[in-house]
Amino acid sequence: MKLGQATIKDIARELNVSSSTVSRALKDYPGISDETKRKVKELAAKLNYRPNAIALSLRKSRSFTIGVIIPEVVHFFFSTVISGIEEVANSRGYNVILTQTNEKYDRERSSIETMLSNQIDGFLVSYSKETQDFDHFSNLLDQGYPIVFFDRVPQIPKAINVMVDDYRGAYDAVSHLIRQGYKRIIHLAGPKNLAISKERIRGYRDALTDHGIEVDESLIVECPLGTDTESRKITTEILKSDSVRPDAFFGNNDMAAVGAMLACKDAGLQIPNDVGIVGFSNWQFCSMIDPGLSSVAQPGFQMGAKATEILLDIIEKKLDPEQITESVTLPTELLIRKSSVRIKN
Amino acid sequence: MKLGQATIKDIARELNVSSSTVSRALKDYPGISDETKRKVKELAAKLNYRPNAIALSLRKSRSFTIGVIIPEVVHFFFSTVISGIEEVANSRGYNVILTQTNEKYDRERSSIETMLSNQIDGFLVSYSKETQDFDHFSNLLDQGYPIVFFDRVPQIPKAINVMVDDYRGAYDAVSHLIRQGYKRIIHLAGPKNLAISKERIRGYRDALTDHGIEVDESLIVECPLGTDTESRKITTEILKSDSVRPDAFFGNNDMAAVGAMLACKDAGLQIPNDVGIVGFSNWQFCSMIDPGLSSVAQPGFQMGAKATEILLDIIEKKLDPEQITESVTLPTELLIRKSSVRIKN
DNA sequence: ATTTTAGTTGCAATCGTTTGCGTTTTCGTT
DNA sequence: AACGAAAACGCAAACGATTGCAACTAAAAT
Repeated sequence: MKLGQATIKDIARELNVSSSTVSRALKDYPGISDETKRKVKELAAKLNYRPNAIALSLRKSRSFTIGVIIPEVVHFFFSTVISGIEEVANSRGYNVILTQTNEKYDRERSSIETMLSNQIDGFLVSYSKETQDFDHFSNLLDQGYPIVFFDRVPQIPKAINVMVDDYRGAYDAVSHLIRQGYKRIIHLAGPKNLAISKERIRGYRDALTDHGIEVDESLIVECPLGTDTESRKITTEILKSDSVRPDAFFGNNDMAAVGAMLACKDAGLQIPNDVGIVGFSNWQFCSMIDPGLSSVAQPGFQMGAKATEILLDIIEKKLDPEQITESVTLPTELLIRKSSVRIKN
Repeated sequence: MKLGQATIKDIARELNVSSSTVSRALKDYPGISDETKRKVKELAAKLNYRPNAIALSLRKSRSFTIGVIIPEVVHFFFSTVISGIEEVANSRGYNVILTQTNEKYDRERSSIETMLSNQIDGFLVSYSKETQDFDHFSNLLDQGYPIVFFDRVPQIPKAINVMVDDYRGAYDAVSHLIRQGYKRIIHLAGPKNLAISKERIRGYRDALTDHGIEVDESLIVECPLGTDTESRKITTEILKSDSVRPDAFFGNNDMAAVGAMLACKDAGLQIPNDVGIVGFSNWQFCSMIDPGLSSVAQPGFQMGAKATEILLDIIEKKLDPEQITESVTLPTELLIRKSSVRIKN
């Protein structure tokens, strides 16, 4: 079995020195003769010595591990964020322990508990759709635990937030649609308790008014699930109703946009000539579907990387959390594909 | 700061009892008076006591943490596997520490090192494309560390492998194409050092011969990257060449299949009437594109869940690794969509 | 009154590593 | 030969929890 992992004591015994000496020799501390250092290192290599990180954590009350709490892993955007987190954490010598909440408030809380038990050095959090109050996070902050929120960020004191410019992204997308001549633009919106949904709605509104179009509240339709199936159904309903037909859809996410696209095709409408569509997130499939789906790209990898950098800087006291007063906002980029560009004739 | 996390000692001091008593009281050990238990538990609750998992790990030489080594997180299939791993690990009280290798052999090795340092209880591994020799895994197995491989599995002694029935999946897909009347079927194959690629090629071959079609080696085209861009380019080349035009594509993965689809559309070919296409993995976008992409569904979630169950059973000695002699193979399912069903007229 | 016995609790070692401080050894100097 | 200083190393406590064993108390049995 996996017994026999050599420890400092083993080396010490074999060499007839104390553990202290071995420890210091391995770390090249002053006050140890070169001869001893050589012998210790040699034996360590021979025995394939590996420091016990657990013992170290206990001693130092630091685990060199950060905890990531995320709604779901199976989600293109979040997976890119994780990738960014992983890269930075790894390169700076930290481990990443991951839990997904599946959008459940209870799991969010219990994840925090187990992570605390595991003496996590800090948290990286994107909260669940179910979460309505943020006391569990506020408590952590009050106790001095470093937390950096990303994407889905709470409005609570002392929180450090990394997000993308949802407002600008939405604003750009809708402005683009207007410039293409679309006038009756539906917004397939996200759950209204998420700040990101609100920001995108705000961007939608402002783009319309800034271009002299009055906002028709009935054109803002909530798609709480954000799946293609849901929005396909909703869109089909809309197209069937006897009100004036919309001529464009701006989705809170790409899935919603695709659902709308499919519903429009079902209804025999031509995209982009009859209906223009823009999504949000720029999932991989945007470039794979026909017509290509215009979308607002969110820099997921950078977001994960940035959030992790800030977190680790705080943990390592290179950064004082008090000094960070405003959120970090990463730019979005509107990628224009065929779904929203009217073909001239 | 985050000082002041209460320990057993704190409770002991406050109550004028020993740490042993507190420890036992909290765990409802016999030999502690009800009175003491009550007082201890009360104070523990009041102080918001949380056992220090690190200290426990050190004592027990067990961390209740499993390490997951995966090529990349940003990959639909792998993310579903992670999700399955997370679910099972979580429900059984284990943490998951995650690293991605980005398909690099070196990172695979260093990941193993840090995980060993962190005293993880077992490994869940899908190895990288770069990995050619498996000594680093064999060594671990020899030392008695529990490892369960999934999806990309090595052919080494004592390895426990969980995989999907790649052979059957490919066989079914190609048989389906043949039954639809497609005759000249190209296989956009994966890297040949991966067993999964080989199995899919074998399925492709057998399906052809079983249906009386001779295998034309030139129709097996390797797409090492497995991206849509790559296969689009390769497919375009094929269609341009002056050999007989193929009438179907079977992709080693969905990206490759989509690339072929786009190339065919570029070339003005009708899908499915001129060309049939089937992919592998059943990524989310398969149902979102037009025409819907037929694909072989791999049960990623189940794979992650199953692999984790086996690993934890071994860790908890409910299962003897010696007894597992053959790989666990999960069934695939061919999902037929429009891309491979010829429209009758 | 003495011994049992059951019921409670404490001592101390342990897991592997680090580190302040004290001790020993070595060597140069006078 | 004797002293001092520098160099090299060891002791022991600490991190937080667990646990075999011993110890203590009080009530019951003899």
